[in-house]
Amino acid sequence: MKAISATVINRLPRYYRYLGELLENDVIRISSKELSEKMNVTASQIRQDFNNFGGFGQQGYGYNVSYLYKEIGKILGLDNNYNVIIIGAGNIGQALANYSDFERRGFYITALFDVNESSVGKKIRGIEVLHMDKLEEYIMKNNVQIAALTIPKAKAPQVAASLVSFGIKAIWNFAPIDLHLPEFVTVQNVHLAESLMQLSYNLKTYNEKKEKKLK
Amino acid sequence: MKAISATVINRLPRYYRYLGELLENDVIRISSKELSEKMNVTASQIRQDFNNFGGFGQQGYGYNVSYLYKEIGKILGLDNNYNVIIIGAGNIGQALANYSDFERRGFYITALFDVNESSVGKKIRGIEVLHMDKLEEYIMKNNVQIAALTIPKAKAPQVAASLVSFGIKAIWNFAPIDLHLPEFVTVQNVHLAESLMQLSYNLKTYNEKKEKKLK
DNA sequence: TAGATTGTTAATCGATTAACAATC
DNA sequence: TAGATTGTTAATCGATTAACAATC
Repeated sequence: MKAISATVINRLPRYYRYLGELLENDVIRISSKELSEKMNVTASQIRQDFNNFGGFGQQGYGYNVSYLYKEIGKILGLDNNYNVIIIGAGNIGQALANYSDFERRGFYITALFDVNESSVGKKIRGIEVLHMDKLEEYIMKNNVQIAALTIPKAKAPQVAASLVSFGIKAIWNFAPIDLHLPEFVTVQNVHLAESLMQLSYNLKTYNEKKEKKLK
Repeated sequence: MKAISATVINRLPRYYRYLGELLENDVIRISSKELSEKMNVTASQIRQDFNNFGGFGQQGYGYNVSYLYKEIGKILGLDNNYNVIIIGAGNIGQALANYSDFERRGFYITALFDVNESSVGKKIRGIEVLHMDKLEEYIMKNNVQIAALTIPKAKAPQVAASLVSFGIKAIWNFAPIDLHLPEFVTVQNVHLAESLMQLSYNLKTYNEKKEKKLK
């Protein structure tokens, strides 16, 4: 099986979200055309995307919403449960810990870690903040594969390397830096400042367009 | 001037970040080749990207780091200051309010809004939480163009529509839903759950590859 | 069977990379 | 001037869209 391109993968969670909503509204079946109108993409793209993984539909009928939803869930690995730890019990770390919705998708946040003595021992939504000293032992004992990294960028490379050496396989990186890790480690970046800059560009570009028209 | 493609814009903040780091390290000039090695992209792409906005370099010399940094900043609109409000003083809203780094880029968070009486009146890093009743008046009086939306998805569409009617031009949307707003409104989504699913896919795909090898 | 809609091939479009003339 | 490196054109690659035969 040849690798699926990242552009396709990036679209899957959005399909999953729309299908979940259809399911909540008791929609049984949907055609690529109907879905394309809801999602504002082409029907052709939808069919191409799904056919990367084999056909999920039926000619003349369309797609069974419940079946398609589950299949995409499987592709994304949402039929598994994962233990997730959060490195850095600062604002973002705590916000993530408080967000209980991830559990619905199989991501269980089981602990936070921090070097700051004053936050160690605290509990966030029942999840304990442990000292970084305990990191290695905890990862080993609890079969943790995923770590969210919410620490300042200066410390991120070194801590990321430690995580990998302790057995972490995927890092959800919130630090504004590119991590250089072995190729078998998955890194998913969330760069909020960069997202805000993109917003800024679009805002500025629209404002300029408007000014031109006024002249 | 023809519109610049979104793929190019999405790369600009990353260039900006690398150039900022070079600047901190007192690097005066850099060639597309050197930068390409640092950033792990092709030199050709770097030159193509920059030339969308006119030439910033000089044959035989390369690019002046400080000049290029400032120019990209201008393109991204970082030479302006913006007032930003946060709608929803929950975990993510508070985390954003606490993140003082946005100010360095010209984004000043000046207020949070919430319907929850118990959080109204609180201060986060000195920034007051106001009641949603005050929203319209506040936006009008304080020339607010950008709002971060950190409320549950059920309320997001209606609140977003209000924001636009009060004069907001750009929404930084953290709610897991697609907002349907007039085309002159910029929407920048941060869908954390979808980011985590992409991570999950990559983790799963690597694990499967490994299993195959073992057999 | 007739109608609908997929799965899939072919055509188009856009983005990336390569190549090199221009020029500092 | 010689060497370096950009700016830019041309070639390639990949992603999207269109079209339609297969089939439920």
